[in-house]
Amino acid sequence: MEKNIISAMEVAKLANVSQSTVSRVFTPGASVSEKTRKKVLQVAEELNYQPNALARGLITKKTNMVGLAMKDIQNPFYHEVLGIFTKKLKAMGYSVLFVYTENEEIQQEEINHFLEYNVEGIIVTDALLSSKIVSKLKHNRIPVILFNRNDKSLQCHSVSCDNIDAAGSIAKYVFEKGYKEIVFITGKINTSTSQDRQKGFVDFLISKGIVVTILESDYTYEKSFELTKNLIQSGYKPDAIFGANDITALGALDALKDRKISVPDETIVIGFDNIKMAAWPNYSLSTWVQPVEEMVDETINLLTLNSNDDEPKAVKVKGHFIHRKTTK
Amino acid sequence: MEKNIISAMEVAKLANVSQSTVSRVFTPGASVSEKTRKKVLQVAEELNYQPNALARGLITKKTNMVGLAMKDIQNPFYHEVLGIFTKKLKAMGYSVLFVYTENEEIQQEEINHFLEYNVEGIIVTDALLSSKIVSKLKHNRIPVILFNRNDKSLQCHSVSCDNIDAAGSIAKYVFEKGYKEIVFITGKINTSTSQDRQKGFVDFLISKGIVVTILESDYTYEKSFELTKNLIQSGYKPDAIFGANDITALGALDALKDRKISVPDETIVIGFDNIKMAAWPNYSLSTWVQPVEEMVDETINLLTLNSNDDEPKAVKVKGHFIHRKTTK
DNA sequence: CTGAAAGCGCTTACAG
DNA sequence: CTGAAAGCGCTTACAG
Repeated sequence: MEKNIISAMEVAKLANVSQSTVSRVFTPGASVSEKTRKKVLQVAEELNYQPNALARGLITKKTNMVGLAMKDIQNPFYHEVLGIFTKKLKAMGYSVLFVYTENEEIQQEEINHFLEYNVEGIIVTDALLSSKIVSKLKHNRIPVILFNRNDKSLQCHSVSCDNIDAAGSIAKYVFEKGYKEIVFITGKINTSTSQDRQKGFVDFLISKGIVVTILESDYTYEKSFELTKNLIQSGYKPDAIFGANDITALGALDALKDRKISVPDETIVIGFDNIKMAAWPNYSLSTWVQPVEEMVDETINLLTLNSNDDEPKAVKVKGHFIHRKTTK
Repeated sequence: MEKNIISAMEVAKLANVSQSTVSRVFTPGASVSEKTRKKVLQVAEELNYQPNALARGLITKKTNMVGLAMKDIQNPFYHEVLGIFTKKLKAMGYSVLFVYTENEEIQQEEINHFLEYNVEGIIVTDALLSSKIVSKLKHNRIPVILFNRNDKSLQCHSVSCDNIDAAGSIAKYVFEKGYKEIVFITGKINTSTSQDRQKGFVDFLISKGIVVTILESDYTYEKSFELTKNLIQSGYKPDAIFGANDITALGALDALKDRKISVPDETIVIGFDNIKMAAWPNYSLSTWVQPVEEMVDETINLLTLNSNDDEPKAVKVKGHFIHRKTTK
């Protein structure tokens, strides 16, 4: 099934102009007389002509493509992120080359993929990068931004919530309410998000003389449900549970319900992300709102910065706590 | 910030071969001596060389890109779909050009986008296409597959669950259990999924003399929650509720809980899709399993079919009912 | 097995 | 404002 791509040349012939002129009509800012433009546009319309982005990219070295790599497709937070990225990038004229990676570390293979297509930048959410890959990209001068991750050992920009600070605020809230038996449920332990949220939370409480019980989970609902259930069954009765993200907190919340522990009367629960489900009446989860739009804006900003500055920037945004029915 | 793309020519010079030979080394199946291949590969490695997919695509007219357009990014079902598509397409050597569309109808603009990049096929999930666009694509000989949609008026392939049949099975189940007060909550009324599920469900029950109460919703949790709550408050007491998808059913389920109606004892609830959350202990929703993997396989199959056959194929898959705790 | 050459569909100085 | 020409980085007959 061969394609019948129609080229600028064919338009040119029918419009009685040169191919260069056709090209100019489709190049914003190029000088063409109104009369010529009209004629060309009309023929182009008739022929269903469309500039070939590949050829254009080849010559201009601007492909208008951005690579987006994601891993944890289960977390609704990232769906929202994906939606916003796609929307905003499109508005700026970029196409999104999407890669979903199952591996813990973004593979060489996937990056090569991006490189082959000459993407103008790469956004990596929720996946790890090896420093080898980062330096390869640096060498090719294509910017990489870590989204919702923050790895100081890597020489690349990152955008994330100030997780330490946010978790500190939550700890403060919990402390001031007078809770003593406090649990933190981790996410995947090798993620900066989980580590930072744990650190901010625990450090504050330790400074107040409170020891936090840590449940080592993995950002899945199932694991958090299990851990919380086991904890309760072991006889421990928490006053407050802070989950490293909303899915985690939801797992804990359901385990509490399962064990007939009343929320927020007996135990309060707090999450992180403010995914859509957190607002569902059945959950009504109190959580920390990550300002997704702002994070996306910062990321795109960094992507198009085009600075020769070698200093990686770590942009931190704040966000805020939202009180719903799982806290008092 | 200029890129320093290194070309086959540079590799050729350093390896003391022609550029054609370098190209052959990177073309599977081309004949190159083992010795030459090794030398070229070594130099390529040193230089970090990578074939330029744009140039290759330009000459071969094979871009290895597939366009994927989605709309309802809120429904977890589609996240799963996205993940599986990306994974399988990558395994076949395809890249995914992703577009998220907010509009009810996939816009001309988005399709043009795909066309400019010479994608080899377009997959549209959960969005509408105008017949004008379809014929334009047909003219350009690029295949379009509707995923989880089914529009007979459109001249393009589609892959979906046999929704009428599935909903009929569910109706049969509900009927045989002896329920009389039966509710169907629609999805977006202009979608084939909602229409077909309603038809299959209602038609069966009507044939048994049972009139189904229809709640017109829109595939959102919130709306379904609201409608169900209102229904209960109006004094109506359903025996069984079938939601056009899981999110819908979950909204109903939570409304029932909110109204202190015991599930499944007083009212049973059934969904459609089998999203991950349906299996969460707190919900444990009985639902119809869409065989996503199979649907994706069929779609990719259709995409790569390359037939000149003008007859649009409407592939239907079956799926099956899964009994959890919202049914008896 | 290998090289020289044509050509994919574009952009963009360079002239006029 | 417009055209002829060079060139982006590849693939692929065509010779040898």
